[in-house]
Amino acid sequence: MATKTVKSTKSKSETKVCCGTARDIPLSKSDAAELASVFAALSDPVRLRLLSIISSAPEGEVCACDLVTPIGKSQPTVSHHLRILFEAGLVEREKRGVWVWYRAMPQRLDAVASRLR
Amino acid sequence: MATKTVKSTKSKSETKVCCGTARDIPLSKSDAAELASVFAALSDPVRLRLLSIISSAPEGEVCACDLVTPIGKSQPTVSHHLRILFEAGLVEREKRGVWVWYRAMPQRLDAVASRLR
DNA sequence: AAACGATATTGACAAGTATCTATATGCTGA
DNA sequence: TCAGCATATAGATACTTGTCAATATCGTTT
Repeated sequence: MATKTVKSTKSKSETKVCCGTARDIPLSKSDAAELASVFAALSDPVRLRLLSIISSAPEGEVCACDLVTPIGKSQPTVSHHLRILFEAGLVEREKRGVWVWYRAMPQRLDAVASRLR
Repeated sequence: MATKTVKSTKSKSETKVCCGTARDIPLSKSDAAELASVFAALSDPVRLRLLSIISSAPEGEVCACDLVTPIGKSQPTVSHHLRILFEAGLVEREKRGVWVWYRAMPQRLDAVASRLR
């Protein structure tokens, strides 16, 4: 272990021996990959702003057509970001006629937030 | 607004008029960029596993030399990931002699987690 | 049916990133 | 001072990603 104290040597400020046996990693590879993919979805400013609009909508939902202009990106770009948010489970969508309405999924955000500790 | 009801037209299942005036975005551009950069630091499985090791260390800190082997990546790669965690404010580091010790910064994680709502 | 409009998909390109090998830096002990 | 080790940096490369223009898809309306 990294914290085993040197016994046969005296050195300044209680130096420890380093580079010991491997401890196992709390977070599994697959859990890490899954978590990382959610954070990846959150790692773009445009997507965070989209999420903030959708989450704060008084009616609980926002039409995609109301997102393009304020975000200031092209329609395909906004569509692309919305898809990533959707596939990460951060928003849900419902097609009604020609329009697509987006709703936030707060329980998902809570789940991610709680895993940060 | 996206929710203004059509008056002069009758259509199935209470359709709403769409594509109205822009509402302003709750999350500013600079705030979004800042938040996104933290999530970017969290968006890699290797970094999440490093964080999990560091956060769960019984002594509160871990020597960098104890991270390379369990993670299973080259030493420069681990060093690179640790730097990114450090620059995101997610860990702090202290050089003691030849070794560098890493500690988690839970208040930073809490701050990020609380902004997810 | 045909035209129109909202959204999604495709293809292309520039920029960013994870990884490695090789090398540099810097501390420690002989 | 020199050798040895822990960590960091540099350079290269393959892969991913954000963006846009062009186009496709699919309701709606005339």
